[in-house]
Amino acid sequence: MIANNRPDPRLAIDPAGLGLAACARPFFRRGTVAVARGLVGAWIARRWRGRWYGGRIVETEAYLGVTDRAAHSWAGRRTPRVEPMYADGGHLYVFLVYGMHSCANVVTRAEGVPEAVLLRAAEGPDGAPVRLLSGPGKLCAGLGITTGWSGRDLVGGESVRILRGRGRPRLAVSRRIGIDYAGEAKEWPLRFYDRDSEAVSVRR
DNA sequence: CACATGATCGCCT
DNA sequence: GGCGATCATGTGG
Repeated sequence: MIANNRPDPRLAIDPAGLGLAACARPFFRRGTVAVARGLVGAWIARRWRGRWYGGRIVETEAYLGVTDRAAHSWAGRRTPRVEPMYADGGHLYVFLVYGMHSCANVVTRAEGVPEAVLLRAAEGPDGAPVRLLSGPGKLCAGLGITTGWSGRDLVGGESVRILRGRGRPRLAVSRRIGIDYAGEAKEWPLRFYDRDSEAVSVRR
């Protein structure tokens, strides 16, 4: 099996040097749409062998739990895979799609409320190819995040964190990508992205 | 540029 | 047994 846990070296960052503070629990316990909007412009950072690697998030999607046909927790589904979605806000939910790509989500709201925000794209630091992380599978591959990371705490841990960005990006809103099976929910405007970023995964 | 396809496997029916 | 919160590559216009 391919357990590529190694981040791309071009994504090395220094969180202290960037002056970015980690998001705390209350940030993630808010409404899922608010978190999805707030994560655009924030950074995801993960540590590997004592160094930090990360990117600035430029595209997210909200998944609204039991009433959202596109969500894995739709209708209260609760399997071992989805279990981390039921955790307290501020945990990671990572799943495998199409048998080969990992997708990372930030769990929102209180424990027992299975909602989350999919991280669809990010920009690496200066020196990294602009589109290295432009897509949910590429984001995980670039940072070396696999399904083994599902359930990890994003708050106060030593391996993954979300860092507050500086400044507010200009946001654009659209329907979510790749969920045409979701009935009415496929029309919901739950995708948020930085309209000035070249790293957004799907352009119109 | 716009599709079309294959890869590959966990989860649901 | 079918299909997916994807991606890279290939074909054709």
